[in-house]
Amino acid sequence: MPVSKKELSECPIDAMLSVIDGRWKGTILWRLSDRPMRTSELARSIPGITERMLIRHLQELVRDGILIRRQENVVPPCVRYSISKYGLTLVPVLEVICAWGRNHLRRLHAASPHALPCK
Amino acid sequence: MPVSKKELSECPIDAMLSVIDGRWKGTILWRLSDRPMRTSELARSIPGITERMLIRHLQELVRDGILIRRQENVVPPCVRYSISKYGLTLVPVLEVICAWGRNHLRRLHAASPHALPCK
DNA sequence: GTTTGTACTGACAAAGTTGTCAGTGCCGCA
DNA sequence: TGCGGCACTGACAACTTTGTCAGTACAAAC
Repeated sequence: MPVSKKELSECPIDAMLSVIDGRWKGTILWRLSDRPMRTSELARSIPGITERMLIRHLQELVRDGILIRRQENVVPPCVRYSISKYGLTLVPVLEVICAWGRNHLRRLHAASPHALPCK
Repeated sequence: MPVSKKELSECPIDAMLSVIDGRWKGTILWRLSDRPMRTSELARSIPGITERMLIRHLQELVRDGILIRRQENVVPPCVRYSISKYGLTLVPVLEVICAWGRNHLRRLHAASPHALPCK
């Protein structure tokens, strides 16, 4: 059932990575950083993801306190996910990671040194 | 054969994580940040790691330009690994990750809020 | 002359992660 | 009356990552 590989570890680096880690978590956070979204809306906005995986990742991010799940009790159900206050503290970390990664990609295909959009 | 899960991705975050990601990479980098070390020395200093896994991770880190492998042509072989200049650019990123992770761990077991050593 | 240590590889098993598929209850639309 | 959309679950297959085990060559120590 778990999406992120590492069980509880006392290493802060592992602790951080276990929150970020997961095939789609980066993309989900990036999409939600614009605005809150409904489940199906998110699914449609992330090409290639399946509903199953999306929901598993969302649940983990909620459990880790990064996302907030708000549900209106109507039929059909309407659930909206947004980044929590705590989740916002992740943003500067992701920016540092992203900056290094962008530079690393430039190193890799130094042939086409055009700027790449973050995600 | 690969140790890190993601194949080449254009996402800078994934690109960065693919370098860090791997059960023992954080620990290896942390150990080598003190000083260069020989393969077997590293193996002994990381409880629980197997030689096989250590070597696979080392090879990937070398391939990614993070580590440098220096070999003296003697018998028995003597190989020494050290962090490259490029690898040093990772350090500030790891520090940011570590800081967030430390805070996250405090959140988790808020019961015992003593400072945790990095790694 | 058997053992120990070095740095590594190959074949394979065991975990762990991701993906697929079917099914749930209810409403609105045609 | 049948279909699609919503948010989700369970069972399970496929793939990835990690771990286990044996084996390589050579020299020095015992």
